[in-house]
Amino acid sequence: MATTETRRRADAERNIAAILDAALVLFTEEPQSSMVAIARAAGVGRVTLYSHFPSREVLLEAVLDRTIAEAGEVIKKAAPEEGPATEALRRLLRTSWNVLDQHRKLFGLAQRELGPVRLRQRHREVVDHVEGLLTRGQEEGVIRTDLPMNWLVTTVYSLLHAAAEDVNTGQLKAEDAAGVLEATLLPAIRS
Amino acid sequence: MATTETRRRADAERNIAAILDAALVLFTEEPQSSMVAIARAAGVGRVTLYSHFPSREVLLEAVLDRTIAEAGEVIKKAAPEEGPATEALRRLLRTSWNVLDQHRKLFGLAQRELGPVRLRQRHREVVDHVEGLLTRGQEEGVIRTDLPMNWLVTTVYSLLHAAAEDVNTGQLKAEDAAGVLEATLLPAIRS
DNA sequence: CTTAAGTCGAACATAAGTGTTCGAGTTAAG
DNA sequence: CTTAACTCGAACACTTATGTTCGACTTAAG
Repeated sequence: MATTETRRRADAERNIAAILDAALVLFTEEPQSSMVAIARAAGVGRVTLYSHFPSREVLLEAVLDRTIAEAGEVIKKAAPEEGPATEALRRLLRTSWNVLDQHRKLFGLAQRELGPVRLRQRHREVVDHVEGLLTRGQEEGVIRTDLPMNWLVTTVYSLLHAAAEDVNTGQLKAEDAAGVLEATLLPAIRS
Repeated sequence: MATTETRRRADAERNIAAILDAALVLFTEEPQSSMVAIARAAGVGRVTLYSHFPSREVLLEAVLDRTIAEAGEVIKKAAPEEGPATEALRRLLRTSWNVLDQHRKLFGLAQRELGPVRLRQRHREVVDHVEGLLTRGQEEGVIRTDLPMNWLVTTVYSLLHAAAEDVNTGQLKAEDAAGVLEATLLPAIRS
């Protein structure tokens, strides 16, 4: 999976990783970050940045791709298909609130900057896990059915985001986030 | 209150209103809207726009000021200090989710564009109403006390925002918003 | 009807971002 | 050690946004 095309030199590989890391941070905490800022944060020259990612669009897509993949991994590890739905949701929240929030922010940015559609397919793969879990919960009778499924998913993401936001403004300790989130979200969506 | 300084001509007054209206819409639905776009949307020349609001900053502050004032009015009308806290919160949600969301978006924008502090004072006036209401609810024993007050306020705003967002992407009908919001929020924050 | 207030397009200056090219210098890999 | 891959600063072209100035035109107010 790593060596697809022409083999890259090790330092190039390293720089690409550094760029993606920096871009993820900057894009999520300051969406309008410039290419200059990203290059600087990655400890890399502007030209180098452009040589790997010929445009801001491409870079954003790459970051998004990577985050979606990562989110996929993390979600898979939480095994949302196993055990009682409520338990599975708890596991998911506990391990994934961070990644899911990054995913959400990047997707918002991409939608604004790259136009509406584009990566909806990839995005779906992530959201569907949450939606699938909630649907399963409904079938088990533990998740409420009096509201649109759509809204339930929104509620999950929304509170997820709120918790993540409170964490990085220092209003909430990171280790408390999952607990607080759980305590608020579960009563909101269970039947 | 209207005739404070030198008296303005009627057409000027009209244009100022049109500009503020347009700016509110554009700022909330596309934060990075340019002055050109705002002028065009207000049906006004660029020069006229600048003659009333010498800079983007000033315009943003004016819009924010106006929205805060408006939010204040709407909140006051919902009489959050009267009756049982739960009832008062219901009234508040029903009449104010719209304005409160505008307020939230604008404040976020202002914080990003005008630096961190600035209008925190004015902002407080609005948030305090919600916080006061929740505190009263806690005293009455109907609002949970096991989570930070800070977080409860965040939860209210967060779901408010989610509902407003779903409304203007067409995923939720405006007339259903208050009901859905209520049905989700109340279980999340009551004891 | 007179006039002061207001409008507006055109043109300008400035700044910041994007993306490209060039050429010289480094560095990994065989 | 040789070479191809890679890095990087400097300079350039281009675009978009912000504000300003000028002068002619329009309109509300007395």
